[in-house]
Amino acid sequence: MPRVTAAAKEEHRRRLLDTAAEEFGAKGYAGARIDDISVAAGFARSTIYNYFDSKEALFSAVLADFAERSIAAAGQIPEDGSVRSRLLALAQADASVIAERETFAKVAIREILTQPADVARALWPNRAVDPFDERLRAILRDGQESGEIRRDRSVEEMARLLAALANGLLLEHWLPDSPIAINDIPHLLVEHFLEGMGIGSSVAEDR
Amino acid sequence: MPRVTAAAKEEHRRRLLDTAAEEFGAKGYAGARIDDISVAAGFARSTIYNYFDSKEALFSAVLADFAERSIAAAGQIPEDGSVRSRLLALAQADASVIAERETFAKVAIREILTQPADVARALWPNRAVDPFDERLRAILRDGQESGEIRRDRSVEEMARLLAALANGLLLEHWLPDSPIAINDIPHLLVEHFLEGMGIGSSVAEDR
Amino acid sequence: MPRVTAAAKEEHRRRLLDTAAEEFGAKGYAGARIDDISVAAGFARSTIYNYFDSKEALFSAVLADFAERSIAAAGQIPEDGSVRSRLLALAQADASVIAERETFAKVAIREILTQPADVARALWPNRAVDPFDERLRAILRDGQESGEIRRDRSVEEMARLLAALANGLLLEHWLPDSPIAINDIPHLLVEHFLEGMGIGSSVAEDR
Amino acid sequence: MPRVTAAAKEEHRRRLLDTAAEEFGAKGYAGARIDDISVAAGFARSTIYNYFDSKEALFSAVLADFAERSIAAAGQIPEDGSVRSRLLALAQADASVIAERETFAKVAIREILTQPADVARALWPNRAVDPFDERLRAILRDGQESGEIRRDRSVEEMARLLAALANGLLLEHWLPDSPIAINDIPHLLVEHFLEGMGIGSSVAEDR
DNA sequence: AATGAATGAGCATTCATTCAT
DNA sequence: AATGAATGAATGCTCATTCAT
Repeated sequence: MPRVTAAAKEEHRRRLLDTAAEEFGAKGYAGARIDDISVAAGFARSTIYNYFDSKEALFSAVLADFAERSIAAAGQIPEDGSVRSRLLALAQADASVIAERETFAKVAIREILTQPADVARALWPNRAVDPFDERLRAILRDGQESGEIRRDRSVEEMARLLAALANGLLLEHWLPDSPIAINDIPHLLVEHFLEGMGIGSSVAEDR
Repeated sequence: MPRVTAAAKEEHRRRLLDTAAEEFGAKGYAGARIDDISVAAGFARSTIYNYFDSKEALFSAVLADFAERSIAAAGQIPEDGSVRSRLLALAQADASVIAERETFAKVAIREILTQPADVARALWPNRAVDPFDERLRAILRDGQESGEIRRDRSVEEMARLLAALANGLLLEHWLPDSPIAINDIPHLLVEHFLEGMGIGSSVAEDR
Repeated sequence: MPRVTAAAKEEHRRRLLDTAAEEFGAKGYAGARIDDISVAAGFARSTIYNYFDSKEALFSAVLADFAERSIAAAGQIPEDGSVRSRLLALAQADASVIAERETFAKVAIREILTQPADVARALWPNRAVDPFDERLRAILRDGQESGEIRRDRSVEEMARLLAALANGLLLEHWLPDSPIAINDIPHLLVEHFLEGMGIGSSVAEDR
Repeated sequence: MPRVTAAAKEEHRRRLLDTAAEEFGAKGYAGARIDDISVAAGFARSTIYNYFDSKEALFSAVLADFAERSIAAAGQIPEDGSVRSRLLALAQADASVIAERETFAKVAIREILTQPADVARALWPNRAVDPFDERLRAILRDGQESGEIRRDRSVEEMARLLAALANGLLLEHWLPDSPIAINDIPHLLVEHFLEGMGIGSSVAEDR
């Protein structure tokens, strides 16, 4: 009994988590109703409280689930090749995870923006220990050693810039009538990150 | 009666608008209470309804006010100088407008992300006619002519990339404990936009 | 100046009264908005308060105006002829007054039903002094003398019965999809009032 | 759990319905506060929403409950005897149902008068299928066969006349200081319906 | 573990009325 | 007399959460 029950419970949790991701994605944090999530997952109104303490805890759990997928995806990219190709692989892995849960991802960004700093800190993965970020920094470090990446910037700074550009492109993609498809993002991101829009000589001059 | 009252009414509207920007910024759209805004502006609970039809209309009005400031700021930057300096001026103008209403800006982005496409379209300034964007495209066009900017991308595409990077940096800045100050953004933005993080030769090789 | 102004004021009052009758008729007492009435009559929101103290006072005034028309109409019917013809004339006079202000009449009945007894008493014309009722009782009295009307009932009782039947027919007419037109009412009313639906013999038997 | 809870829920619904009938009766539809009803029935403010979707739905439910009582009462009158006695029984059954919920009945009539035709149609029992009306028509039909009732009118027309008179008497009874008691109505109604106030010969003459 | 009835805190909006001009 | 800005009282409804079964 214990094993069966545990498995069933795990399956129930999954179902609730998936349904919650959909509902939060469709209606936003405030708009989603916890009753609806529970019912849509095939349970009674209040059953969800046997799995999650509160609406906020549920949201955090969906967020954590999302982060796990992201980390898992990052873990599978190859560790060799050019910086460009490795960055592209990383970006594509991330994009594919987001594409899978796109509406929720939008809501997640939105909610993190809203929360006061302390809550946000709890929700947002800590950069220092984030495996995804870790992987990115490794690539950049290797690039500096191999000469593919500028050495006049710290790895941390560049990682933040790349993350910023990635999030910015995502935002652009989400604006109404955007011409940017989610699958365009990895390429746009890597290319722009590496090259910029200026022309070599002008850089030298201006500095 | 007419002149005095009209001026007073305008001043009252301003007061309500400013207070609303603060409240929305502090508590988000859903969290802000329209009663509180009215009272905080020095009126009775319901007086605000003499100026704005609904909470949503009030939010739109604050948004429009914000957009106006942004446009006004963009209108004052010089029209000559290097692409780099002109972009920097534009970015600084925008940053200073945002800095003035920073908490509201955060909420504004958040809300636009939330709205369904049709509502968002109504709220978000139309790119094609946005004076700010117009100005940006003019700079890029001049840059292409003078050879400061790559010619293998359309002006529209580059404008979108720059906007994406700007929004992404803003997002980074808003993450808890971010080391990026709002005043760092213009410089980071322009530099990265023009130069990228790669090294010239690697570009040539990879292509 | 005094005469002109007084005439103008009187005209304004009329305009407000007529507009109020329409608005009350269309939306009911609670549903009608005093602002709308004032504006629809061509004035500013609050101007109506220069003519009527409150919404309730306005309603009473419209009611009084209505009663006046009714009384005036009753005053013009001939005082001779058969009971049947005189009753018919009275009923037709009343029906035509009601037809003129039909929606308001409906609302008036409705509101009188709602009010607590003391308010209703103030609104509803006092039977004992109501010229309309007075006229009706005169006809019935004449009928008793001439033998056209039963003598085993008091005039008051019969007047009440006729009024009840009249109001009941009006109600029927106002029910959705009623086949009874307002112009049918006088004839139906008089005929039924005089004759009943039973057959002579059965009356005798049963008593 | 199920059986006990279901019974309890039914009892709670009843309590809310009864309380609502009182409150609506005392204060009218607009005047009654849904919170008060819930609290007066012994629940928290919002509990009533577990039973009825909205104020309007609650009102309709009370109305339906009222109609059910009326139908049930009509179902119990005897099917033989003179027309007079059967009509009297029917009228008394109806009067006793109304007497039980008199204040609500008043409000119900009032509200039906107020509603636009489509809403009223939904609220008001359809004549064609109304068991009460059905019963009335059966009595009249029998009366025409037995010669107790005039044959020169259609059953439908007479049924409407009787209903009109009944409603009119009710209205009279509800006017302030009316001498008509609710228990007088059945007798007045039947007698007047059958006989009219005219005298046989005058009818003959006039025709 | 699942249920669902009960709860209560929370909130935008309406509108008659007042009053200074 | 006319105006219109300001007012404040009043209320239906939502939804996360609890708890007894």
